[in-house]
Amino acid sequence: MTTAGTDERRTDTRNLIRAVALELFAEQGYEKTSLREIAERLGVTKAAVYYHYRTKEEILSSLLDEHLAGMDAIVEWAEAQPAGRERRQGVIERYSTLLAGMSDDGPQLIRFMQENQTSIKELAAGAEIRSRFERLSVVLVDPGASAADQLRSRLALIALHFGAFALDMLPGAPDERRDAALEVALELGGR
Amino acid sequence: MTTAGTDERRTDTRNLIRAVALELFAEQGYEKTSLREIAERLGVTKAAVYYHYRTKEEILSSLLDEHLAGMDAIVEWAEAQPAGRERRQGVIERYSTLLAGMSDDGPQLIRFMQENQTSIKELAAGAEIRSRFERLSVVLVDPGASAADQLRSRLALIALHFGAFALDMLPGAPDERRDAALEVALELGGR
DNA sequence: GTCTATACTGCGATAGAC
DNA sequence: GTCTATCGCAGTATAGAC
Repeated sequence: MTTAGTDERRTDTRNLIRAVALELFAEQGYEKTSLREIAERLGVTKAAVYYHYRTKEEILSSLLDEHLAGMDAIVEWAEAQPAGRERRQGVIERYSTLLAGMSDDGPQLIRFMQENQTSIKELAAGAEIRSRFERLSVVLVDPGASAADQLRSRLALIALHFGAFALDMLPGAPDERRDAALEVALELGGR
Repeated sequence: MTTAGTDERRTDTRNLIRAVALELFAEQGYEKTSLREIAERLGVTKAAVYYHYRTKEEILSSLLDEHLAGMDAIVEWAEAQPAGRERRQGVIERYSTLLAGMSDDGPQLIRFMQENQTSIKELAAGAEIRSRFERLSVVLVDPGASAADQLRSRLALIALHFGAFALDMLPGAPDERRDAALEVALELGGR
């Protein structure tokens, strides 16, 4: 649960910062994007940004937090199921649905996570996200699975990510790509 | 072929810089790694590093160049073959062999490329690498292939990368992982 | 509560001494 | 071949205007 919601503020600078930051982070990466660049796009100073978010990392955390909650729900469901094919299929289908239901900037966020793993890795919020992926991966691998099967499971999640953000690389409308990605992911991890 | 080789220099600082830089780039990312950090590990100053490489980007370029030549050979071979299953299999097998035959730091370089795509994207050497991947992907997709098949082809290359660098994530000895990755890649792109 | 002005440290990079 | 000195810009931080 975030501090936003029914929160009534006099300006929407806080949300504008999030939107601009996500766009720039996805385009040019986290480290390469400066607070001055974000501030200039909004016509304010660096310090104004610093008022709403105490650090640059906190901006990114607030973006990642949205996705965290969705992943938590899937991990919790999965860990209450018995291991096996049905659980693997359920995880893949639920994760596909989560990606499909994200906000308009969802694809940008997923692309950012996929392409900036090293930047994210050392951040607190990044560690949270990574632990969810780790648990999703564990739940997608039955005990004693081969190296090939473990690889297939991890690729299944990556396939879903590609379907969510690879607008230019793959043909078809967004939901066609999503269906294709789900098909490939199930074939990798749902057998 | 690089400018090194028979090049006899009074110190091996140049090669030491490459080794330390790759290690730090792979661990903490390109942007987060400072020239001062590299210099301090070697007991010299920042400016001494600047004597050997005119920019930070040039250090990274010199690392990526090794892999570029290997990819060029595969792309050239592929573009001289008729499209079809055999060509796809040949590309996957050759790329697997290329990854297996890289130097000791090969895994670090592949991991770096896989996890720092955004950092690399805007660099000159990064654009070169990306164009090779683009051509490899084209050659792995027969005309009129579905979105699912295009996705499978891209995942095949990613599978090989995982097998090359995912030391902690997957079980088994290095060549077992490589064989498992090749198996999955062929099943994705070689049907 | 929202923002500007200002300053501090460390970054990549350059010029020039030795 | 390596150094010192310096530059402009980065993220961070505080004081205070409104």
